Amino acid sequence: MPTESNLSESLENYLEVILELEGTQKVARAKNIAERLQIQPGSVTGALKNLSEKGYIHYKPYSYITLTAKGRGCAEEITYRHRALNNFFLNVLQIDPVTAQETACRVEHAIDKKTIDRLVRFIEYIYTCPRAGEAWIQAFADYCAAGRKKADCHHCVQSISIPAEK
Amino acid sequence: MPTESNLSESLENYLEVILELEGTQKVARAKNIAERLQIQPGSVTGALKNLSEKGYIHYKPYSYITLTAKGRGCAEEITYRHRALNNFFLNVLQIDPVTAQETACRVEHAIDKKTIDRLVRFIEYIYTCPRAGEAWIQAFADYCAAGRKKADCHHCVQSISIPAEK
DNA sequence: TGACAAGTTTAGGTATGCCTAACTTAATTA
DNA sequence: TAATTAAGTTAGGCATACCTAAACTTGTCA
Repeated sequence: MPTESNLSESLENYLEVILELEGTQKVARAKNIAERLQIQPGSVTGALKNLSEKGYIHYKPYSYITLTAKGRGCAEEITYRHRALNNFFLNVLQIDPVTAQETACRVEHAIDKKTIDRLVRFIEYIYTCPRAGEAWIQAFADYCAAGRKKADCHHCVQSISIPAEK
Repeated sequence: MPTESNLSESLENYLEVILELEGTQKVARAKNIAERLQIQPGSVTGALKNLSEKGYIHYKPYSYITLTAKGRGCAEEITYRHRALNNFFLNVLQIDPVTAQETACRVEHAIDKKTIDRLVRFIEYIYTCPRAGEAWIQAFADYCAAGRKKADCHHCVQSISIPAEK
């Protein structure tokens, strides 16, 4: 319902964690999934059966878990959304790392690919456009910190440098 | 669990709709709430009892529904989040109006006040800073539209005008 | 090889949040 | 005022998603 995968927020989280575990531990095990999601091991089995029936994972009782091609694609999609959001919260809005992560984790299930792609483009644009860039983001931080202190806009605009064409 | 209200996403939506109905129809009625949330009238009663027990609404069976002070505050908070997100999706990212609304409606339950306030500040900053502004947002649209056509950055930077001090 | 420990599954329970269908209340109209 | 009708409630059901506790596999080590 929320986005393009037909998966619930909960099942999307399982896929995301399984992909991560495949990366860090070689294989995903129920115990690790439970730890990562902060739920009890007994709750994992049902979800795994569900994901298996839907064709997202290879699942055999008492064995380790791996993603199918379909599951991998979906998990990468979710991870992509997560990273884009985290990047935006952390580096553009300059939210603290913990909140940025937690918020990305919740929002990633509520936002479709089209919108995420636009957000990615927007971040890219900020870092590419001479009128914006890191200095401009830093100025945003100052703007947030300073209550109403007026900025020296003339000087700021003068300082813009345009990179040579490549 | 998701944000500062202790309400589920579902209950937050009820409050938001009740506030809206109080504005447009003077009072909120179960039927209108059901229509607005696209659920069956029978599903509404339980939620209203729940909100009433938690002190968010005044509720008497077979009568209209009004927000308590607490409920109103909470509903306004949610509406504020919704509007900020819609504004960002629509006017900054330039997502189509329908998607912008729908996405705001889902994301509003997943994002805390601190982060929303930062987003509001950011939008404000974009419209205030001479280096950004509407022209800059328009240039973002062009950047998205044009695959890789290179922009005339020199001309663009030259065109920045700094409003007179007030 | 057999027993143990760790990990996994099963079974039964809770809470949320929706559904439908039958029933009750309130308001309107004849 | 009685009958009709619209609105609202109740009751029972279903799906998701978590919990706990008990039972079951599996691999390892004495």
